[in-house]
Amino acid sequence: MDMTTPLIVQSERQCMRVIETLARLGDRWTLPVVVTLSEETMRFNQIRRAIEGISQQMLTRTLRTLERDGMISRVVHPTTPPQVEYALTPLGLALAEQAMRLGQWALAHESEIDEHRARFDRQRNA
Amino acid sequence: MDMTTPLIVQSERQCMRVIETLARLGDRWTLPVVVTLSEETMRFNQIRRAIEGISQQMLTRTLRTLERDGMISRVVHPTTPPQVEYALTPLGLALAEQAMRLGQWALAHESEIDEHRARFDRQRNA
DNA sequence: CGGCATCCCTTATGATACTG
DNA sequence: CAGTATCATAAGGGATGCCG
Repeated sequence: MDMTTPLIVQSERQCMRVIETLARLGDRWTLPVVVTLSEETMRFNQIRRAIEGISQQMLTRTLRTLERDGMISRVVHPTTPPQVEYALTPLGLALAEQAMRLGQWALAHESEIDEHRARFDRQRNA
Repeated sequence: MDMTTPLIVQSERQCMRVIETLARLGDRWTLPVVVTLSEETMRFNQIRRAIEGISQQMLTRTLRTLERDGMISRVVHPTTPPQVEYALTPLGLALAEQAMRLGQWALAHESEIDEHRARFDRQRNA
C-alpha cells in the first residue's frame, strides 16, 4: 500500500465497495461468527452455542452471506441427523486478520474516543 | 499487534466495540466524508458539493458523529454569513488510514469475491 | 451558510413456528 | 440437526421545511 497517498479511493464505485466490506464486518453477527470459526471448524449448533444471544435465523443468514462471498466453506455430511461443518477459508481468514488489525487500533484508542464523547456530550447539555 | 493470535477478541464488550467502529466506517457517508477531508480542510457546503448525492441532513449527522468521537474538528468563524471549517484530527486521520488499509485489501480481492458470489448464485438458481 | 426537526420509507434484525 | 417461512419491530437514511 502506498502510504504517501493513503486515503485516495480512485472512484465512487471503489468507495462503495470498501463501504460494503466495512458494513458487512460491522453488522451484528459477522465478526462473532468469524472470530468463533477462526479457532476451529465447527458445526451449526456448536457455533450457535458458542455465540451468546444469536438466533438460529441470524446465524443461518450470517453464514450464508459469508459463504456466498467465499469467506467460509460449508460441508454437508449426509448422515441422520445431518451434520454441517463450517470453516473459515484462506480468504475469510485474511479478511478476519484485516478486520482485527483495525479492531486492535480501535481498542487501543478506545479511551481517547470515550473522552471525546464525554466532553462533547457535556458541552451539549450545558 | 500480536499476529500469533490475530483473531482473539478478549471479551464480548471488546467485540462490540470493534463492531461499532466497523459499522460506523461502513455506514453510507462516513468514508466519503473522511476521504474528502483527508485532502484538505473544508467548509460545510464545500464538502457537500464534493460528495455526490449527500443531503444536508446526512452531512450534518455524519459530521456530528465524527466530531463527537474526536475524528474531526469543527471551527466556527462568527462572520455573516457564518462559516464553519471542518478538518480531520490526527486521530481521524489514523482511523482513515486503518480503514483504507482494510479497503485496499477488499479491493485487491474484489474479483475473487465476485466470482464466489456468481458461482453461489448460479448454484442457487440451478 | 450551516443546522435542526419532522415525517416517511426501506432495510436489518429479531421472535416464533414449522420442516426434511 | 440444520434450515426455512412468517410476522413484528428497530434502525438507517432521504425529503422537506423552518431557523439563527
